[in-house]
Amino acid sequence: MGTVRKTKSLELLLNEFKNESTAISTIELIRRLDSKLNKTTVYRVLENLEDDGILHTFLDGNGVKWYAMCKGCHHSKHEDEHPHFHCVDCGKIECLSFNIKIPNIENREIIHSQILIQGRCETCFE
Amino acid sequence: MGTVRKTKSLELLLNEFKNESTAISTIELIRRLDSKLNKTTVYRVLENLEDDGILHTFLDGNGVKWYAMCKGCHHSKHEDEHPHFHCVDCGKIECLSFNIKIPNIENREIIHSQILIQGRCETCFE
DNA sequence: TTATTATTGCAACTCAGTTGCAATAAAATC
DNA sequence: GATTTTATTGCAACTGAGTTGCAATAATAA
Repeated sequence: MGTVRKTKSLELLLNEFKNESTAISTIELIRRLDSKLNKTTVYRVLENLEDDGILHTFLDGNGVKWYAMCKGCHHSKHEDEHPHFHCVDCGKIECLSFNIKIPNIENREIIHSQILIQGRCETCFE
Repeated sequence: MGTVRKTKSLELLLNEFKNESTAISTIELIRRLDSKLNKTTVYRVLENLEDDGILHTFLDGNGVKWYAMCKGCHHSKHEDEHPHFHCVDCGKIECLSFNIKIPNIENREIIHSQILIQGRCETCFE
């Protein structure tokens, strides 16, 4: 369905992403906005923003859900199927700006793919 | 820690994988063995088998945990970092026997990567 | 300003997975 | 084979992310 009305909740959540270039986990967002928003609202607004193609979502290696600003995708068309990089030291997850090509596989139809890379980010790597 | 004693639980779980070439989800295993094993036991034995390098585990796109027989990996050394293929029609997950190379990224250390491909499997593809 | 209805907060729930502990059963020792 | 040791199991109660139904609230249309 997506976003219809401009509400305080919507603004609060969008602000979190405007101040942050990396992905943010759902639980982290709930924690940050705890005094201002009910967790149910957070879940619902995030869902709307995903439907609108403003945020995209993915799971990390522990099954924790993360959201990040979409760059190349609009509405339900998620064009940018990029890998995500999870830093084992600082815990942040970034969207990588390049694609890793999945080869065709005989007798199978590939619909889409998700790639999660774990390692040490630019800040934590020496 | 891994497996120390040969128990009925261990045998029951290993049997499930001997009769199946694809991955099996934890909840499915708990369901199958419901009359014979407590779910806590299922979780614990699966963890041991993973430590021993007999099974490997991964999450699907919904955060559901799956286990599959290891082929190229022993003990904590999981050598075979292969992609997993999740069929959107029949729901089964298979280990793909080839690797997809992750390119080096400047100023980052890559420790390991997980690739999940969603699509239609050999049986469901026409 | 009023009416409409999308959005929110709340409480109660679901469901996968975990924990502590007493009971049980492999396997080591006698 | 009998006894002791301790890994493994079952149970009940818990955790924590996410969901649901519903009444109250607040955007927006009329």
